Amino acid sequence: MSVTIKDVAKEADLSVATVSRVLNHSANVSEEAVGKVNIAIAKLGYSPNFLGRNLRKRETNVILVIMPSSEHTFYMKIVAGIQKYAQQQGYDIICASSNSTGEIEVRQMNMLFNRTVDGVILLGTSYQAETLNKLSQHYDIALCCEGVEGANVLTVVVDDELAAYDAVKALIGLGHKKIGFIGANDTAASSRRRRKGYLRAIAEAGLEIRADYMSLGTFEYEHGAAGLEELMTLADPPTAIFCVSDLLAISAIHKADEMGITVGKELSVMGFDNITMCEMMLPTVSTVEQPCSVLGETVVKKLISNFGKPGEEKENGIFIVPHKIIMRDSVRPLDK
Amino acid sequence: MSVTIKDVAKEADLSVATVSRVLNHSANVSEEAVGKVNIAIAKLGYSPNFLGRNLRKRETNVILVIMPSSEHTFYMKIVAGIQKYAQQQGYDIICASSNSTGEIEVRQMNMLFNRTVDGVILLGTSYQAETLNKLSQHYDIALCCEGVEGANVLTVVVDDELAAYDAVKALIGLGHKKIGFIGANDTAASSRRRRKGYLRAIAEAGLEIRADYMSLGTFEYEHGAAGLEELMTLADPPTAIFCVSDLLAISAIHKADEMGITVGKELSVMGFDNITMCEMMLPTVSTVEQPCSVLGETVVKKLISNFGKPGEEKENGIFIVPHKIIMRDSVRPLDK
DNA sequence: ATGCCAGTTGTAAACGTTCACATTTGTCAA
DNA sequence: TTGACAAATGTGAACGTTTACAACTGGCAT
Repeated sequence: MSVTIKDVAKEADLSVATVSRVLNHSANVSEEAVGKVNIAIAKLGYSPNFLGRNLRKRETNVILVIMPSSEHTFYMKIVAGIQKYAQQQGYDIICASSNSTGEIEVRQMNMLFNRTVDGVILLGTSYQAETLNKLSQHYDIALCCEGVEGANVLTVVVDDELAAYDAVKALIGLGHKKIGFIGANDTAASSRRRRKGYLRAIAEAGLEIRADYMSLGTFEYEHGAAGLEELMTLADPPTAIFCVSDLLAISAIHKADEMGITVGKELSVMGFDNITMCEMMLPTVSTVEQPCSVLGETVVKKLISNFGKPGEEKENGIFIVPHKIIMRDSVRPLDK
Repeated sequence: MSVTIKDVAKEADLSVATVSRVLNHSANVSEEAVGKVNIAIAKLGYSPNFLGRNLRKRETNVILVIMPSSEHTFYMKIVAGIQKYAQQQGYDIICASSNSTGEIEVRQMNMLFNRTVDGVILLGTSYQAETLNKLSQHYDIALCCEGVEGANVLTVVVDDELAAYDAVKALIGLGHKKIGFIGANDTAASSRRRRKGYLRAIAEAGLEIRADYMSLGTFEYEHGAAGLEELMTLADPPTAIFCVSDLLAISAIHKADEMGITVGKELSVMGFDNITMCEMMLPTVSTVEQPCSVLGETVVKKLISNFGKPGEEKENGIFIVPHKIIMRDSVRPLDK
């Protein structure tokens, strides 16, 4: 059917070994042979079969990216960063979304065991630290965006605690004294750490820490609206709200509008991630930028450099990339 | 390193052929053998190597999806639909974004020639009909969302002309008589057909067709704002605008806000696609829904069923899936 | 002449599967 | 006892590569 290296060899009147050498740019092959092979390749329209090659080389040049289903637009930006660098290095990306229960995640991980892929990047995971540690002994694994406490696995993240601290401090700097928090519950490591940063900023400014100013739920869109309603129906509602994701912030802004509260005037709302939608919203939403491209590039770069190294030489640390506060229309100074 | 079928055979005290038979659930294998093999597999933690299997079977169970870079959130919904069905059938998806020039597209198509993937789904392409026809003789290719005129290739799309016609007719039904159009130029087949539908609805209602009410540019976000400004600074501006994509509509809504025009009151704006963002915007945006999930499922289903069939038996037609008009806050009846 | 080296090429064995075919075993009828 | 047949299993050749190793060339010093 398809034209193989054998056909090229026959056409060029050389052995398959020589053709292979030309293909792989190995040394010790004559100019003449290179010429003949290239002509034959062009004539036959040959393109090497990856299955044969990879089977022999015991590698596939494919990296699997698994993203949690919840919110695609943010993860896609990271995947884009991964892809850009990976492509350059001759790797391809398979991306899959797991559902929240983690069953699909398990199914996908089979590709690692299969050797269908050389490594995996998890943009959030339902695996425990212990499991990850075990896996990483035999396979190349990396976490991105969402670390797992106690996992000794290559991890690339922003400093969630510090980022949240900076964001809340910025709100305080604008005069806000009553600042609410909408986030997921503490089982999500990133949300927990962001809440920690929120608390530190509040405490440091000498403001009152109020349990009723914190709405802990999930990362789901709906929780943003629910949280906002909860906070804004208090007797003494906040004047600014920090949300652990842009999606929650947008949902909250919607609910506020519905309640007749104008965000960017009567109420300030801040998000986290800097998804594309932030600039498209009315009002545009203030947020903490995660440098998606950098996150993606960094994690894939380090993962690739781990390939083939014996376990003890692999880089397994946590790498922090810088965040950035971005102020837009959804946040305004408090006018007395 | 990894445990192979040979190890399992040794452990189970059987030949590799029998193990393979158990793995593939073939007939003519004793209960006893099945048991022994399963125990051995569990004990060794074996998982069959896909490279070996696929090399032998001359198939990979992987489908490549190529999407134009421009607008991810819409395409991701389609990919999700594809993935859902493909997964069920034991296929995996590789997704790649091409840039607008098409050079990456060419690079990615190599995976077809390589036999790295069994087939390709193009969510928009820069290939000419002729090229596609040639390719489809040797490989399994499908188009989704964006057809190519004259290409005799499996295509799954909504009826763009009719969908646009329906949308504009809905605006007319609400009393609008001055309706603008923001779209890409006619080289994009879908935009061209949508403009045709727009024109038909206008003509059929006996309204005036005005060249200055049509802003033809690109699918890029920026063109929405530019188009809106163009239309709304006319001496006699439209009261409603139909955009060929939600992104253009959102961009237009932004610009309107900036110009002090309230969309959903003074001006009605309608989009196309029904991306998630439509419901998140303020105002929520009216649109024509493309049934992403159905589009994805349909195209991958038909593609898979083409696999292995001789050329003349392959399904190569155009399949239309139904669209739906969704009215939200960005559109209001014209008050006299 | 002989040996040795470097440069180039070919041969054949892997890589981990599947599958056509051959072989073994057991059952039952003649 | 033999033969025929079915069921279960094994053997070995593919699939398309890469690569260790062997083999063949000249050229050049001995």
